[in-house]
Amino acid sequence: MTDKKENILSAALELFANEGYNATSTSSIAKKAGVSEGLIFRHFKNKKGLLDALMEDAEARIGKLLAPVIFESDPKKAIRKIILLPFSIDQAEYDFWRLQFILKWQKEYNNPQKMKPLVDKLSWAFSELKYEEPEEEAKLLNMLIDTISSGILRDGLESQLPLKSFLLKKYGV
Amino acid sequence: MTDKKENILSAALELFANEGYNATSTSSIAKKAGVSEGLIFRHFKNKKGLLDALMEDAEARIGKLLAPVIFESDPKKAIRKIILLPFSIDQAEYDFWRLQFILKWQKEYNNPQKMKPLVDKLSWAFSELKYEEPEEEAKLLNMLIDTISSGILRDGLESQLPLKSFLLKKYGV
DNA sequence: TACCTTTGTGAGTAATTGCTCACTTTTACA
DNA sequence: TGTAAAAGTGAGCAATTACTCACAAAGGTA
Repeated sequence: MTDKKENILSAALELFANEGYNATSTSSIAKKAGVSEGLIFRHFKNKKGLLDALMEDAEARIGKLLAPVIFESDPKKAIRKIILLPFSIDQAEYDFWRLQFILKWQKEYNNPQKMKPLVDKLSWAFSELKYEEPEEEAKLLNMLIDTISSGILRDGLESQLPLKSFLLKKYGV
Repeated sequence: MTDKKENILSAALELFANEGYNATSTSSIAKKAGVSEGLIFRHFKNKKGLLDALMEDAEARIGKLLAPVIFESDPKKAIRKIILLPFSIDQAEYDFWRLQFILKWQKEYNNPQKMKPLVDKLSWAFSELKYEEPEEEAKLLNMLIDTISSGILRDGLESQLPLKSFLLKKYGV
């Protein structure tokens, strides 16, 4: 991938994540990327295609994030790792995750199944630990992870920090 | 308030909530409201002013929703009522609440304090029930309410229904 | 060197945007 | 009833939009 194509992608990510997709013009992307506007349409079919390219990365990134959790064979450790997940998001990836959360509200990109592997793992862990309703417990904790993540992305890491130790204690992990 | 002004407001609400603020043109609002485009700007300073008018309703509606919960003097009943809150949202108000959630991702409208009274009430309830860390418990349950609400607004009531009885059981209310 | 493909430019386009304004119609009330 | 204010219209505006296209540079291969 050429330098300029990468510039376009990262400029688009930053703008989409902070201003919103519709509020971001292709001309502003070109300007921020230091590139002529025409080049955007040489590399991508249209503005939507640019967004799609960004979202294709998503699956890979999500997989990468979940891998160390999925392969944890100790249930308690798995739960602990999952709780710690949102607190370990790299600042450099905030824009990427913000975009994920924003797009949830657009029918086309709303996919509740995206975090299925995580819920399954939690379900397994709670089952191992003899919880009465492991699947519901898993859904619940997954929801908490979700809200904590969006809280961090919107209001900063510190805003959610107090919940970290509280959650670990609550689940005894 | 005139009929046509109300038409404009409800058309704008529907479009903002489903297409997004930036993706909604004033001409599409006028068309849906059955009104000339110029009238929008007679009643509202500009497009942004129209959104602001919609959001002013918000505080009143939130107050109305929370009132029966805030004045509940029995802690268990209070928690129960709060858990049931998202499941009792009137279908006719879905657009309104969708807009609230979408705008959370826009710095200007993101106000984490909006649900403060609810968290305070929960905090009080958990304190009455001798929970060890009532404030953190309150934050947590409030988060769950939040995620359940957005789940209902995005994927429908049924998608979250299984959690209703589970949560009531879990908190023993 | 010569030749083709890829990468890059920027002026140009038709359509749409939010908004104004001169004007007409309706409403309220002395 | 007369009149002023409020409500309503729609053509028109400058600016911006996503996107195209003819063309130029750069890069690779023989």
